[in-house]
Amino acid sequence: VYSIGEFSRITGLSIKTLRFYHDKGLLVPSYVERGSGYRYYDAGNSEKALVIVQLRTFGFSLQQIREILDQHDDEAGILDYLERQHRVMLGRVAEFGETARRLEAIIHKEREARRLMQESTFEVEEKHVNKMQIAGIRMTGRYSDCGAGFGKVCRAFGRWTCGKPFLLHYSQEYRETDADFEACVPIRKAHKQVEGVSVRELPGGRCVSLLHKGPYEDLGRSYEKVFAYLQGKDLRTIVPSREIYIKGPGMIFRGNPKKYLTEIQFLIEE
Amino acid sequence: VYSIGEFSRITGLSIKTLRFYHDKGLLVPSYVERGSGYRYYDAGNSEKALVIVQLRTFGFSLQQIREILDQHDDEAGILDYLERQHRVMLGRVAEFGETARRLEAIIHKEREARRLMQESTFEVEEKHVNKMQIAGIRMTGRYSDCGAGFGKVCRAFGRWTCGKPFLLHYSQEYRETDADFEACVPIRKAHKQVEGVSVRELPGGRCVSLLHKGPYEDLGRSYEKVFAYLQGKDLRTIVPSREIYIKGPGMIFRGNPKKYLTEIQFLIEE
DNA sequence: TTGCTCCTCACGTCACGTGAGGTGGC
DNA sequence: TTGCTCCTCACGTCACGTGAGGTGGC
Repeated sequence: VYSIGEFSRITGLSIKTLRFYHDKGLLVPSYVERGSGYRYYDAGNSEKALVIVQLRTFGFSLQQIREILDQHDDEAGILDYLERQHRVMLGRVAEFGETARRLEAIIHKEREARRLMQESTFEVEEKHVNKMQIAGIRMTGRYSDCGAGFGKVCRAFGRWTCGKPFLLHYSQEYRETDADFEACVPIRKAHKQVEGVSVRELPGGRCVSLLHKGPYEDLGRSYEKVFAYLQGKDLRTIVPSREIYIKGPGMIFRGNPKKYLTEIQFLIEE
Repeated sequence: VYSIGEFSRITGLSIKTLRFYHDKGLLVPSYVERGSGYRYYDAGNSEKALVIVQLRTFGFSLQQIREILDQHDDEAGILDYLERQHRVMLGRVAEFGETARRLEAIIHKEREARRLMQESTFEVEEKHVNKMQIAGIRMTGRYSDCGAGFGKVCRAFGRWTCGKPFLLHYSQEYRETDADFEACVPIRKAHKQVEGVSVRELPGGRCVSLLHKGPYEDLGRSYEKVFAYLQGKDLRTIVPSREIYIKGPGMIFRGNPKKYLTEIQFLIEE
């Protein structure tokens, strides 16, 4: 027989836990001394304790462990318990995995925004953009309605997106209520077709780009800079132009519009 | 402004939860009526509530959420919180995934034991066994010492095992204290070499097999049946013979020795 | 006296949920 | 009176951990 301290070292269960299990009737010491109340455990207790420890590692609650111990003494009898617990574990893996992926997406986005912030000169520059697979929804209306379009695309292709959402501008001039634009998001592969969503390859090429920092209302001034540059170099552009939302209202916070980052891209006719 | 009931429907938080958050100072209604104590919420509350709901989905504690809300208002500021939480989530995924795998292994083993139990006639029969990759530890001593060997193999190849543990008997006769045997386990692939462990392919072939049900002490009687069969058919066997532990003491319970299942296999010279 | 092992009992943790008992206006 | 929405307050959940105050034998 062992004192509670010895038994604690044997089983790896704390003294508090052993007293708690005694209280709950889960693991009753083979002998309790009258007067002192000292608990003494024997070999039978220690076998039961090992089973309890094992069952705990499988995530069973003490209530379930009690049921199992009361009714069964081999693995065959608790197959249904094990199967249920297996499903519980798979559910948790899926849940936390999904949470991890969502966190990763936000972290990745923030890091890239930070990198771009530091690297950018915030001047008009020329660069090359690659072609990419996209999913987009063409709309006519106010620019502020584009949120609905992005919502739709993301609901349909949320799992396959692989970059920042952007807008394609088909109107040559500014239109208040009937602008012609397309809410797009880059996707990994053209897995499927969805009603009302255009899935296709967007061509790459040489482009003029400007990183705009600040609220969307101030975009006009950045467009002015780009147009001045284009005219100065006598470059002809390809419709539609692109507006890439590198950093805007976040998944969590609305954020500070002064810190929003938007890239304006005009592809150039060669 | 909204009453608590309306605000509950807006935010998806229960009335109890809203009262709790008020108590904790996490989400204080914009106005509380004197006398009645009625809580009234406004648009600012609802924005904050949405942030809280989002942060909850990432698994942050209310304490962390309070910290975040007190100190930051955009995603960039909480990058370290997000990264820490990301690691927490990956840790949980790994933990629960591991638990799921351990459960699956037990479930699989039990199912197969059950299947074998139902299918078997418990008579000596001839069949074909396939070759397989194994890891084994050769030992000399008492059969009851084989547990140490299995422990060692499993510690080394635990992740790569793909079947039930078995013993190879090299002694032609029964030896009490100096039996010559090898504790083996089938493995998926010969990934690595470990000191003292033999990793190799075990040949297949025609064999005589008997499923033994009951404690290991009674194995002798089943061996007797097999030897009788072999003599009756005048078959010559190949050393070592095999003893496969289909069902023995489990991962959780010691189980009932009367339900143990052990398969005896003698490969035959053709 | 100090140190050690044991004891009981009350309270804390975490994020709420349950339920009793009451109010105020339709 | 009934029904509805709101309120407070106490207690429960889950699996223990913390800590105070005390005992008994070396």
